Amino acid sequence: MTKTRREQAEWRREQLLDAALKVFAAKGVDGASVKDIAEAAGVTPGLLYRYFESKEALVATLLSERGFLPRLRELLTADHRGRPAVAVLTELLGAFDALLADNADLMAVFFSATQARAALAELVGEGQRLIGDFLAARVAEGELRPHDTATAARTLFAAVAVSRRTGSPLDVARLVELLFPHER
Amino acid sequence: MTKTRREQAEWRREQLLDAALKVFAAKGVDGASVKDIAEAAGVTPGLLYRYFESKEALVATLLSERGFLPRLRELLTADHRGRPAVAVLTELLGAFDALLADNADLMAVFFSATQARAALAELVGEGQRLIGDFLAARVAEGELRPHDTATAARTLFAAVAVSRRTGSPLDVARLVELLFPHER
Amino acid sequence: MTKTRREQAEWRREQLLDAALKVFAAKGVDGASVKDIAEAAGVTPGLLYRYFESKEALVATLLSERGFLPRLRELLTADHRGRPAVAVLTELLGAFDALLADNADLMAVFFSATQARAALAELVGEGQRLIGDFLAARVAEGELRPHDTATAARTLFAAVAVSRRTGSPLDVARLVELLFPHER
Amino acid sequence: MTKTRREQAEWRREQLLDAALKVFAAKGVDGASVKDIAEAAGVTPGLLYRYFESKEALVATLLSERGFLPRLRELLTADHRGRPAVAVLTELLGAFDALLADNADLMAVFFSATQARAALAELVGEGQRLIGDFLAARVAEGELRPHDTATAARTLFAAVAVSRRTGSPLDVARLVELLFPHER
DNA sequence: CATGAATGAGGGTTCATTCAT
DNA sequence: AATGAATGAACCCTCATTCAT
Repeated sequence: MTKTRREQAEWRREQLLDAALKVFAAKGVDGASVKDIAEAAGVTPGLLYRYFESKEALVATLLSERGFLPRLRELLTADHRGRPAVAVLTELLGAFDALLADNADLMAVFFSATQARAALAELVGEGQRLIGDFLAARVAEGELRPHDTATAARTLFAAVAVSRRTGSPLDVARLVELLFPHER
Repeated sequence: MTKTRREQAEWRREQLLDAALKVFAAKGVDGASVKDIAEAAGVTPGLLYRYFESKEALVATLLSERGFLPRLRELLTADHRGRPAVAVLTELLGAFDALLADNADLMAVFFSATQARAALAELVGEGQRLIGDFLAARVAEGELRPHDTATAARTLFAAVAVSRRTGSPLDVARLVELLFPHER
Repeated sequence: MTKTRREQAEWRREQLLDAALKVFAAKGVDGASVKDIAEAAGVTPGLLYRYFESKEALVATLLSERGFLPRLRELLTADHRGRPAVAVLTELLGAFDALLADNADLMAVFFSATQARAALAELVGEGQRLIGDFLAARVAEGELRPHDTATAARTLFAAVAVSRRTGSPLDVARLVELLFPHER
Repeated sequence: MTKTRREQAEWRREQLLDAALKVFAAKGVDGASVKDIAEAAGVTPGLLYRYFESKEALVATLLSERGFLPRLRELLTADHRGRPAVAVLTELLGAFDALLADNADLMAVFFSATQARAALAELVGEGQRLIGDFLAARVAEGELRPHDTATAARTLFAAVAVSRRTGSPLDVARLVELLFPHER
């Protein structure tokens, strides 16, 4: 049941990324030392440099490999036709909320890493665009009342994101009801 | 036109806080060194310690003295009776947006300073509560349609805050129109 | 009853020396900061430099002005003829002991200041020589038994000095009795 | 002939202690900087912290590991029966003198380190007690004339210690002859 | 006479990183 | 694959000292 050399290396790499994510989230990228991360992984700082070129590179890898933009995209571009928009929207925002919850540590790193600002902006922009597209399509089909879909998308996105950041839970159904009252 | 010693000291203190705010916002609290701040202020690092006990104390002073919660409260508790709710709301969110713009650096420090989490939560909570109170009052007077005022407040607040954070400008009038369409 | 300018200056100088002596004795010369001394004197560090050129100079002044070698010399060269040697010796060592007690702080500075080594050696050498001269004179007069007066002087001096340094009190009469038993 | 890692570490540790001992003795504990010590060891300051937690800890280690109290005890408690007390005493004080000479640097550190006062007092007290016990035993056996053995012990100890401290060499045989003249 | 704003050097210490083992 | 000895740069902070006020 021993691992092959290749597997062991892959496993260690992931373990280091896990440790880094946890430590970065807790102390901030600048506040966390390589030694902190190594200790969290039960390993020597030197070993880290066999897997990543630098602390900087470790952060970059974390943001690119562990980014949840792919999953967000997948979520928002699934085929929802045939089901009522309001129901879909509620479900969708709920899933988004859950996604953020699952990636709370990563979000913290996003906010902590100076160089992550661009990635964060990209994430937010893409998210808003995808939600906006969904709303526009439903308006075009006459299922939702005509409205400023771009602003609506931004508002919905923001509401979910901020509630995650500040800790107080958000009732997604109420949010949808607020913007689209009594809509079929 | 020379300054008295008292004035000079006061001025220097503010100058150091200004420099710290700028540098902290740009590099993060942990990423910015005392030397960075001193250089931004055109001063020796040692001088900083005549005005603040430590780097930590500098951050704390920044957050407590430069906090904009007082101005936010002032903004939201002003007497708006006699004017249409939608107009007031638009103006109010616009002012809030401007306030955040004016304090963009401070917001960044809030997000960077780990120990500021509590202050941040307080800020957000208070802001949402004040907006919620305003909405509820107007509903009671029959001027706004009955709705979930708490969720609405959170949504409005979030929309403004996130737009500030991500850089893309927000048309506040459109936001209000979205939630309260065609309301007189 | 106000002091003249001259008197005030003299008074302040002495006060600063007092404070320095106390602080140096407590923290060691290197361990004590100019700020420490100024605070002990209820004064600003800057003021210290109106009275002394540097911290270094302050130490030097302390060692030279407050040195007790003059008093020691006076003590040992007084005219003791006509009184029994053993009585004189006892009284003399007792006075020396008291002198060290009075100057405990200064002794501490001696041991703390690297540059004071020479002064300390001088002090010890002179003290031993003076006691030795006294013993030799009394041996010459047949009042004390012939013995190695130089070694005796060193031994007596050492016994008194070490007892001061280690805190346990010394019965001088017993010490004299030990070296010159039953001598008339 | 290369060292194993274990050996190298042990060797480096001792080397750092050696360097520290020398530098502390020369400049005093407060007067010596970590950089001074590192330079004396031909090493970077940072390395010091792999072997000792702090400068303070380095001093403590020096005092506890390099203390010569054990050797002193061994010296004074050896079995000297069957040999004339005066000869033994002479030899013993000579060995004590040599011990202090070997540990001159450590003595200097003792006097420089404020926190070493307790250790110093212990050292002195123990030394005097051991010598006193030896004298008392010999008096009881009738080999030495009855005398105040406690004071004698203190005097002998002090004479040796002070001569070490002030640099002038002491003829131990003369010292013994002084206190116990012509004794068989 | 006395203050306190300001500096430059240096304090002890941590850190990201390298490399022989 | 993993360690840990070693470095050099940077960290936060204190210090002795100066000088305008």
